[in-house]
Amino acid sequence: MPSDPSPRRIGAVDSKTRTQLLDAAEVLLLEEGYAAVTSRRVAARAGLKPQLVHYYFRTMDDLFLEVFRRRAEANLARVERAIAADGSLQVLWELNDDPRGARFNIEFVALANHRKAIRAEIARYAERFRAAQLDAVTTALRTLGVTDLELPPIVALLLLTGLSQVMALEDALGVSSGHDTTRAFIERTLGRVDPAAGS
Amino acid sequence: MPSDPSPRRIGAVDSKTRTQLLDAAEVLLLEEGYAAVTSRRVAARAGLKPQLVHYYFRTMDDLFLEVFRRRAEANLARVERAIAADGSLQVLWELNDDPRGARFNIEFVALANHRKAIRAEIARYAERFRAAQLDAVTTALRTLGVTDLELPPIVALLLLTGLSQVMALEDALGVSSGHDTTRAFIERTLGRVDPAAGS
DNA sequence: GTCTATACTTCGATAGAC
DNA sequence: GTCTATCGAAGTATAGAC
Repeated sequence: MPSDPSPRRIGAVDSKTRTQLLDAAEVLLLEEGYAAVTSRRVAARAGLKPQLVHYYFRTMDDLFLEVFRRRAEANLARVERAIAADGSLQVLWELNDDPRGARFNIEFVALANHRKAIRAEIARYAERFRAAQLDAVTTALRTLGVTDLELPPIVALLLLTGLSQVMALEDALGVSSGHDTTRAFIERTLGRVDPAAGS
Repeated sequence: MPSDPSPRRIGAVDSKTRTQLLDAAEVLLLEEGYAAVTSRRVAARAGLKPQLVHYYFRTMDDLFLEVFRRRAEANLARVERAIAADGSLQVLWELNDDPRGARFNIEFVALANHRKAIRAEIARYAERFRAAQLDAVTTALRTLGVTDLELPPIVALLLLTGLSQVMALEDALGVSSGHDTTRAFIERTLGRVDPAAGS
């Protein structure tokens, strides 16, 4: 008894048009920020009529949610796969130091500030990401003989995440002095500390 | 010979109305994100007519720029004053670990993604903040006998900045597990490493 | 199942009255 | 120097034609 609060019809999820709209929205989001993702501009980018956006997605929030889920799910799978293959700190660093992913995060966090429906969904994924990575960090540190007192895994993970985020954020602004030095230092340090590192 | 490309008249900078509009815009920005900062909503919040926004600020970009400059200038002064009084790592950490400042940053970085005029201004201030803090970190580390090879100042600063940013960002999402542990660890570590720390 | 015609709201911005 | 009347463009969303 779904009591039908909205009798509106909606397009099929496997529609080609729908995918084109999602792709266009994602490109727009990354290139110009979430404020550029309007029904008219998304449609224009996909070479379609604006009304189609509302045929395939009831509201703009639904569209954002779908764009987010699609990419978040893919990223999560990528992270879990990479960790399963090699859960070293280097791999974690490389996974986080991805400018595209960081840009994506920034847009959605900003978006979450004034779209409650979206905030909840992002928080859910954030927890899943955190859990997957925390396991890996915990294991990696334990293997290296680093105790919780010396460096708690959560602290290591937040340092790692924060560092890559802040650099991606600054890159977007055109401020990148010291980034090379920092990346070199991190890679050097992880290489020294982690026996799994190559020469 | 200013050749007058825009003959439009503009309100006095010391007008009380203008300040009210700036205040309203800042509150709105912090509470609901930059997308909520429209001429109509800013005016409503200030209890004024929407057209006044365009009387005191030629474009919405001009308004954003003024909101940003006002706060950035104040923050910069605050940071410089604090550092001059006590340039310890603890003080730097406390300055950065300010949720309000972090929220402000996030909004403006997101805004900068699709407003070029704003991006340049933010980049300028980012550099000034960085320079002021880097000096302090450099001195602090040198005093502690930490060499550049062990931990380059820029790396220490980016770690510090990144960590506080990422926690503020997560707080905004409602994700804060591990934050207490992390803050405690940082404060403990800085306290141990820095002779200026109290008991 | 797919798309279009159209309604209604809010936006930034200007011209001109006081 | 201050504020208001008003415009045209762009926004989301729905009802209904194919």
